[in-house]
Amino acid sequence: MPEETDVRRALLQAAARLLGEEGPSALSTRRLAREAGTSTMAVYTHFGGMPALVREVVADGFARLFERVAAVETTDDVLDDLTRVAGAYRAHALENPHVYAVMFGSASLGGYRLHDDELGVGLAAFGQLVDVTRRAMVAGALREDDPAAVAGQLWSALHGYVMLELSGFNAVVDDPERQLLWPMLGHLVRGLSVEGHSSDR
Amino acid sequence: MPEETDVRRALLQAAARLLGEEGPSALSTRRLAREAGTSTMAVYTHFGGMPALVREVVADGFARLFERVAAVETTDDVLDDLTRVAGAYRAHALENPHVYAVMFGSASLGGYRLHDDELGVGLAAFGQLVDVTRRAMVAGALREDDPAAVAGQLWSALHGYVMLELSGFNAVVDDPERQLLWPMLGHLVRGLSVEGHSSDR
DNA sequence: TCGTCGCTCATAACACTGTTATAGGAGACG
DNA sequence: CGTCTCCTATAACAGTGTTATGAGCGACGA
Repeated sequence: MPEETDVRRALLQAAARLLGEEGPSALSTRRLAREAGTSTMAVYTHFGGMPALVREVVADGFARLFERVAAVETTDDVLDDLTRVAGAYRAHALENPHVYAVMFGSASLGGYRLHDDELGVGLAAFGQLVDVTRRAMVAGALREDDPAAVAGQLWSALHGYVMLELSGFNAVVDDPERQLLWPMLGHLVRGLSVEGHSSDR
Repeated sequence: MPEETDVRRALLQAAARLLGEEGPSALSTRRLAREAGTSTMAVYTHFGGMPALVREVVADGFARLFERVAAVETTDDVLDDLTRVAGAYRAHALENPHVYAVMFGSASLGGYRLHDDELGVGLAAFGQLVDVTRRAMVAGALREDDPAAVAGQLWSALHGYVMLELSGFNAVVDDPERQLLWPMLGHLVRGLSVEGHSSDR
């Protein structure tokens, strides 16, 4: 855990702001140093290089997504909880499209690669979805099954829709949210509900 | 439609090879010119710049994905056709991870943005999935509904799983293919099948 | 109090990137 | 043969990440 100096925070804050406002191409050492009121060397003394700084921004992005989803209040209607969790997840991704894109593999373009640290933070955020899924199972809204597997299926579908929406491919229908996102999750939940009985394939 | 000179093809071929073997960071004008046996100017006379060249590579990536999926032979078991289509789609993505990543928004990192051309090619590939979906509906395997919407739901889920697999996040379970991909598609198909009767939400 | 050590930052340089201007060469056509 | 056009090689410019070098400055002990 790195200590929190002023320059460190200024750099991270500037990086997050630039990435959010102007996209990844605006993330350069000179630009970052200028915005933070220092020189390019600060990036190397505090982070060791540009990739490490981006990794911290990515980790922070996961943490923010974590908080955003955790802020969703839970009720006794677990299925409604699940849709509101999905809504919060999608809203956060659409509000921070560049950060979200960098989180999931896009960063591998700049030569950066997803490290174990961010993978861990991402898995922590995933744990929330596992909890919601498990609660839905004990409440009887979803069939008993491996909560991690079921949560992973929901996550895959949600993440896929969000990625297509960010790429502009949701234009395949007129009203993507009403024709793609919610029906997809609804059908998936129905397939995962107690009405069926077979688990595999 | 640009004419096909030798240098053009050599550049495109080198670009596709470098992107596939060493990733996007290997795509530079000097490197490209050296591999194609010419100078950097060829990139500008034939394409107008690096982004336009990448756009053509992306369009070619969609075309290859199109062919790969189109090569799946159709039987009278439409649901089995659908799983084989999904398998071919996933296999192609895993065999060309960098190209696939650049196709869907990752290219926005380098400053490139998805153009209408590639969006069109991508939508053409999507049309195949719409056809399979429509056939499944007339065969009675899927409930009658808007084929584009249903295909979009299947595509979202499949694309999301593939993206998570490429990012390494499928490690949330032990056997992702057997615990995530196929159960997810199976549950989604079940939710889309005739057994249910409500269409919205 | 004086040195010295360690950490941080500014400057400059190196090799690299995309891009552009310029000049040279090869082929087509009158 | 002249000219015109298209393509390309060279060189330059501004930008990138990174590294080496020194200068400053606070903390520590003699």
